[in-house]
Amino acid sequence: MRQYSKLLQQLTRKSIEHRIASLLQDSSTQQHLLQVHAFYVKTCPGRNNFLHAKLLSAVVSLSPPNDLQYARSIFDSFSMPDTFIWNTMIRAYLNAQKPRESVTLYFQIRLQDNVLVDSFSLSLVLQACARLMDSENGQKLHALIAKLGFGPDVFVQTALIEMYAKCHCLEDAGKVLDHMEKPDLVSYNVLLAEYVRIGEIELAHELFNRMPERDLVSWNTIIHGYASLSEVRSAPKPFNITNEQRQQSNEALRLFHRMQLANVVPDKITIISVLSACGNLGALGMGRMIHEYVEINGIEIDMKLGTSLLDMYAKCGDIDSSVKTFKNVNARDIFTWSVMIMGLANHGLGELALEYFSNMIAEGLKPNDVTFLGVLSACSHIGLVEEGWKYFKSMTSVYGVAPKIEHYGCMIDMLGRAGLLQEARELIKSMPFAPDAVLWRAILGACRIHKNVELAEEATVNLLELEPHVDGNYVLLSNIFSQARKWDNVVDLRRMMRNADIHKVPGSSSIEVGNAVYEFVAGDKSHPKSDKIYEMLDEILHSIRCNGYEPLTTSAIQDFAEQEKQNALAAHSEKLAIAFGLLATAPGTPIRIFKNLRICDDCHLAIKFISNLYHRKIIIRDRNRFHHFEEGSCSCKDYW
DNA sequence: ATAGGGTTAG
Repeated sequence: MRQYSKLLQQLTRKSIEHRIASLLQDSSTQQHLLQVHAFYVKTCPGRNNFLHAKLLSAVVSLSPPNDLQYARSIFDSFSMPDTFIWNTMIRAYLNAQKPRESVTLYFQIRLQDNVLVDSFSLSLVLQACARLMDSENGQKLHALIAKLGFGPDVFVQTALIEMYAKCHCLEDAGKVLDHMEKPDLVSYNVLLAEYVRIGEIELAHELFNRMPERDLVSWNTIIHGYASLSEVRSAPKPFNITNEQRQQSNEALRLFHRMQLANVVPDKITIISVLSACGNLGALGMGRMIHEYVEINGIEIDMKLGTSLLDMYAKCGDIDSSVKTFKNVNARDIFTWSVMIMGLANHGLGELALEYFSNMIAEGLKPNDVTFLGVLSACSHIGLVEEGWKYFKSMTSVYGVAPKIEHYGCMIDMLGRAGLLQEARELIKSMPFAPDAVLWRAILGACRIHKNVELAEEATVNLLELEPHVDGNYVLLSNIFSQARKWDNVVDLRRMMRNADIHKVPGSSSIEVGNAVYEFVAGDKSHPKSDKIYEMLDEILHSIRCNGYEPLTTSAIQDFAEQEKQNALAAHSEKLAIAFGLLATAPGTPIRIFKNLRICDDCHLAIKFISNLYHRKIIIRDRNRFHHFEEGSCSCKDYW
């Protein structure tokens, strides 16, 4: 009888434990979990490390990010945690972005008498050291690993590679990989990803080429490396992309091609990187093909893919498709909205951008600093000064977003272009940042439009002090002087440039026809059909003159005779690209041009006439924004 | 258990 009762007791306990285990498995909210925890404490007074560990895992996985207090209290209630339990807690801290705690906990294991670290503990603590860039502890661990005999463990070795790479000990990272007996593909991929992350794209490519094999992750990593405008070496600036960055985006597309030749099937992540390369290059044709690929292969357009698609369309000048994609995407977060707002702003659709902003707020999303860059540049592009001030002030007072110098940049541009130069100057004085070159350039640009010599002088001095080697600054100044017919100053500037060995980056315009991109610089004669293009250009210029176009020779920077100035203007790269576009595309097709510098006044005027006379939409992305020319007018309403 | 993805002033 007594035995029976004991058995019954045991059975009851087993069944309760079983019940708790399954309740833990099913817990999907913290609320629910708390109830199970209470039930567990009440019904299972005895110690059961297995069940207790399950509870800890459940609590960890349901903990809010960065808050591990509850998990920690459970961890602390173990009387004798085993290695697995220690590791669980170390991993929890790592995932909660608290690597410091992971390291502390690891060293506590080492103080325990009855617990040994295993390969899990070691790779976890190495990852923590990596995030902390703690190469000192990392190196000590490396020595200990050898001593404890974990040398051949692939996971530990891979963690060592990551640790060294993140600590910028690239040689050591490479050495670990080279000395591995049987290096895992993952070990290569880790090093590859780290090279990419720190902007060592050449090292990454070299490693990629000599890897014994490459999987989808390897391809995605290297393609991402080339597609993303490296944040390490220069700030991301899709609209005034450097030549080097353009070559890198082209390389991303080449690698994408190679990947398909290697029979590796691209996934969502590949597509996102490739779309970003398309956006950088303005390669609309390629971007559309990728979109088709997504549709044909039934790849789900999730939030991130949707965001990158609509970003691609906006950056390639097809704002209608961008908005369409935005409306079709199944979920939108602050990225999706910010990208859309920025896209609309860049296309001069400021009112719509502001409408989107208020819809976003109505949906309960919290704007961030990037969102406000979109909102403020929307205001500055269309000259909405009062609105701009309102949004700028609301950043701190309503949304708790601290304005950065970029936001002041938008404001100063907005005020300057609206002619409120004094107000712009006051804002520079009152802001909590030292003004950068961008701000002075914005002021200088405004001085050019509004002919304010006094402020121009101050801006010039400051600009040349901050950026004495940037060719564009001299060009801008030279434009201002020639507009004012101060030829002596123009000559001085040219001498300064010569002495400092500064060369003007030539303006270039590119156009996509068929599957190829054609690039023109001013006076370009390199195209095989160059004769035909110039013939077309002559015809165009003649026709628009008959319709009232007068060359705006103030756009010519040099002190030439009138006729020479006109000739120089006539062969501007955007005009050549348009002449080619009119020849090479069917009547009625929109012409899309990408220019590396800002469009000049004369070209802007000429293109208005061309769009009218030839009944073509002409869309130009310059280094600042889009211009949509149609039936004789431009979407910027000549405000740029 | 280790690896890869979307925004950024002028």
